[in-house]
Amino acid sequence: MVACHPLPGGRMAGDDERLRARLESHGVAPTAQRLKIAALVLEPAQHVTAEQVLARLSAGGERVSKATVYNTLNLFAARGLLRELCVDPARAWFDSNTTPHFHVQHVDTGELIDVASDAVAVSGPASLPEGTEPAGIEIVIRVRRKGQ
Amino acid sequence: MVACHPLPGGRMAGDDERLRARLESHGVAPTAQRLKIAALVLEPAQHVTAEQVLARLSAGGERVSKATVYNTLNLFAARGLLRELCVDPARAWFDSNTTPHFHVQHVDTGELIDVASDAVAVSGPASLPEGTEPAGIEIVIRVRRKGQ
DNA sequence: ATATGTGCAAATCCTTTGCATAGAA
DNA sequence: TTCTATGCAAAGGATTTGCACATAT
Repeated sequence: MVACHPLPGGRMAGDDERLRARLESHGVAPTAQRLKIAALVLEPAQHVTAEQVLARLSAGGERVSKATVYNTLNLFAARGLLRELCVDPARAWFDSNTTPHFHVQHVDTGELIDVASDAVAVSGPASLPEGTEPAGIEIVIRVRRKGQ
Repeated sequence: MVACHPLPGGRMAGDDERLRARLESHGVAPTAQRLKIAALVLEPAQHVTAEQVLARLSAGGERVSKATVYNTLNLFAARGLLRELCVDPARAWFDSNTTPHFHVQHVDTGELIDVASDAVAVSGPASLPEGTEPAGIEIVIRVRRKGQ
């Protein structure tokens, strides 16, 4: 059995082991910086930008360089720990919910909300282009405040 | 009746009037630069980036500044003459097909293909967030070359 | 005249890169 | 040692901005 000592930030001692295993299972070497970033973004599931990760790290007294934050988020996305979203022309968003689902976005605030994939029924196009196979689907439902 | 003198580039004399009317009907003052850009991007329906518009203009001997190209594309999008797409984190794409439809994107090449909206059946989420109304939906189906 | 649009260059913002150092196997 | 990751600053690329000049009403 595993002792669960409370740690600053509400994390438990066991979390560290779980995160380490999770990175390794995706072929990501669990360095100190990657674990700090993983602890911030992988749970609970959320939507983050590089800038937000950087800000939260320094708010928590952790010192991780900007380059490493970008490298890490891109690496996590390439290995399936994160999904990179294409919802904002100004910056990249990463989603730590990697299960199939879509998004609702407030056009006024940019805020993103998950939509369960079974809440949206999709029947794909009759045929994909010759010689191609599906690699993913992204659905963004944009909403605005009711009444202009 | 309208005389249709052939003009360089395969455009007809009547096109100019039609474009002018189209801009005005969307509340866009038809300046010389905006008409040149409209002639390039509004018909036939296509997907373009600011850089492409700039390149085609100078290839055609037209001199329009980069700032004006960006201003104009953004203005066209704001007034509904173009739809801005969110498919490429590196740059903005504009689609002059403003009727409801979705896209297939080759992840290898970035190439975009239109999909008729009736080729994809979508039944939205049971409920949108409180106090919001739909403002649009974007669907991107990503494909890759078959076999890796 | 007065509004608006245009052009140029500089500024800004996000992201990546080059390279020297630090760390792990 | 050897390979990989990190940090820093600089570079890169797309887009916007400030402001003077041109244009149209």
